[in-house]
Amino acid sequence: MANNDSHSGKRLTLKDVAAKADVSPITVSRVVNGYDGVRANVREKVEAAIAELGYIPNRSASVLASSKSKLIGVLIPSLSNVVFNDVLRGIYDIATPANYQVLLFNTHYSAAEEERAIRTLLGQSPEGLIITGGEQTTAAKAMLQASAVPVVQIMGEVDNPIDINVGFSHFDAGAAVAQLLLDKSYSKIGFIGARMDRRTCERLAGFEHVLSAANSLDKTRVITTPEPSSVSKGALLFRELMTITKGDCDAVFCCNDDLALGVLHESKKMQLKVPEKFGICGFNDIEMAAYAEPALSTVRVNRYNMGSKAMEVIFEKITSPGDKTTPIANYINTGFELVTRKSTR
Amino acid sequence: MANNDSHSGKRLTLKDVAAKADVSPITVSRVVNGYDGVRANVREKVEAAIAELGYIPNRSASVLASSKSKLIGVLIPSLSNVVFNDVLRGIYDIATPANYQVLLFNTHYSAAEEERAIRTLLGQSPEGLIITGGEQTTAAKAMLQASAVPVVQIMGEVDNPIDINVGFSHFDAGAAVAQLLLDKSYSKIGFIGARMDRRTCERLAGFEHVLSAANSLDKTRVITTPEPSSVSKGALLFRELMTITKGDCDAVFCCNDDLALGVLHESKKMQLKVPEKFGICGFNDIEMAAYAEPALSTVRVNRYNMGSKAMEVIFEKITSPGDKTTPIANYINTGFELVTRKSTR
DNA sequence: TGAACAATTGGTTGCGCAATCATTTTATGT
DNA sequence: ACATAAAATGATTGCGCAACCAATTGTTCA
Repeated sequence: MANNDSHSGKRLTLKDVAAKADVSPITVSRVVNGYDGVRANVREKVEAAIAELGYIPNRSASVLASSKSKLIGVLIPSLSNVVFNDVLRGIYDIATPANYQVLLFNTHYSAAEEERAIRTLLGQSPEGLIITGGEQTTAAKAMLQASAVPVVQIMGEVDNPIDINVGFSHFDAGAAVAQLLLDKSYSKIGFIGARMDRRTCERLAGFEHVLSAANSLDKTRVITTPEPSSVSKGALLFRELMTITKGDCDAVFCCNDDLALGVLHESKKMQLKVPEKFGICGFNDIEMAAYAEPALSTVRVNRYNMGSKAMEVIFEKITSPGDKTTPIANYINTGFELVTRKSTR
Repeated sequence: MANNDSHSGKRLTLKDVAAKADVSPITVSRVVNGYDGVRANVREKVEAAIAELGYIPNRSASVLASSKSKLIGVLIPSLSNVVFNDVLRGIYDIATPANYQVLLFNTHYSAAEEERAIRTLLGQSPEGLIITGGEQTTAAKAMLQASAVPVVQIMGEVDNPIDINVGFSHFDAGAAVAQLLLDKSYSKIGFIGARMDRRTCERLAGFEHVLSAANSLDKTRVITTPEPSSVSKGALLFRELMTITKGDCDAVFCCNDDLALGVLHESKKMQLKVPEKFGICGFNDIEMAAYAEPALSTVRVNRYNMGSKAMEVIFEKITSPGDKTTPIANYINTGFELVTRKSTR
């Protein structure tokens, strides 16, 4: 058991273990780092000493000496948004077994905070970075470029990827929803959006593109707020939509399921028949969507995959840094899928 | 702007900046770390050099030299559980402005994984640790004790806190729910639980304690699974409950709102009148609870507070390490609150 | 104007580890 | 048994920074 507090409070080092095991410090280092070239009896002796002293290697010293950090930096814009839970799970599930650590930063949808986080992160010699979207500041992009660290931009399709892009086209997804609603013979289709980050705007753009082509676009039916989304915000915005359009609206695409659930709730209070008189489509396919009454049509997205894929790509880059024979694709499309349930005809 | 890639790819150091600004490295260090005792003109000169070169300090070297890491380790058992989002937000909201980093580990409800994470974490000289619950292995507890790092155990009430405990009594919360249900004249009250970690078990224990005292406890009405909880699992377990009890059950306490939402959904399919014939109470008060139909009675918990309070306590400990005059309370009760809505009489 | 002091700046050193190369030990084959 | 190769182990050094103390510069007041 650990009893490293006995000697004057000084931190235990390789040297202490080496003295105990009667080998050189570097041999201890080799045991700790799992090198093969250590004879079994020596390794056992060292391991015994480590266990007895309760030695814990100093990562800072290790990183400084080897410039290998086993660290992956992850920047996400929000901790409240459930969407990132799944992404994070995907990241951790790949990173942790490979003995990599994840350093997570919340950028609060701010490019300035993001730049600060990148600067901090780059001071720790990360071996890879996973960042959300492509709206980094010029300075941030320059730092990333200069650092030569593998960078994966996730969630959306990015115009000029810094390095690699894992995500899907929100424009296409928005367009697909618009087409679905048109196909189901809705014609006065509105949009409700909150937060309005880049990806949400792209969803809206794709949506408007299709409606416009079908001559069904009326921008007064587009209700958005920069504030974060929630179920209650969905209800609120829906009331606004109905007021502004005087009820002249027969379907709505909500930029996420929370909002849609709020709309659904509110439409029941208004005694609007869903889906007959009014169609609702959400986005993300959170579990509750399937359990709403009526069950919510929505767009399913591979959130977990986005995270795990991003990590895998980083590992590929790390392991074969200069391998030009099998170049890594710089865009990996994780796709999306329309899920039609009972909230649309 | 940054153009640090020009010189032979070698990492920029304090020395490079010092040369450029024509001062000593240590002065640059002082500027970087925001010490007061640097004359304005010198500071500006140095800052200009930093900006021009795009210098980013090496954190490993800094930590090694100063043994100050500005690092807080956080161990949570699950990334899927939404509960931890709010806790994390609370932690980050306090830590980030203070320039502290958060290193997050997912222990997957495993004490062994937790021990591994603690070992890894302690190798990085964290200035504080936030861990979930009190079920650490003996070795883990010993390491923590020996490390002398402030440790906050969050979420539940812990028997022998390693250091500080921030949370509330799940036993009391479970008891309060049981009492509520009894007060509403339900008498055949069941329990549905998933995952069954320590805190869930305590909720159940409190619940059983009250029912037993009221002579209303029937353990066949307690349905649990070690698997993770979800809405669909709630529906599933509810069907099981109804089968096993042959419908002889008029209320249920679900160990979280997801499960309760599933029960609610299923009870509608069974045409059970809620709350007249059947009462449902959840736990956590997630946003959807208020928007369910009927709105879900549940227990509100200060998740965000648990996180922010934990961080605050750590900062107190860091800033006044030996201050024995104003000792920090070793248990901070964040409380809970019964929220009665329409799913109970 | 010049002490006397305070405020600022600099030099040296070591934090704990792994890379590199040198040395010793062991295995292999004849 | 011996040479040779191969494997295991060790000694030295530097990673980039901040602590510590010394040297310098600036400031204040008589």
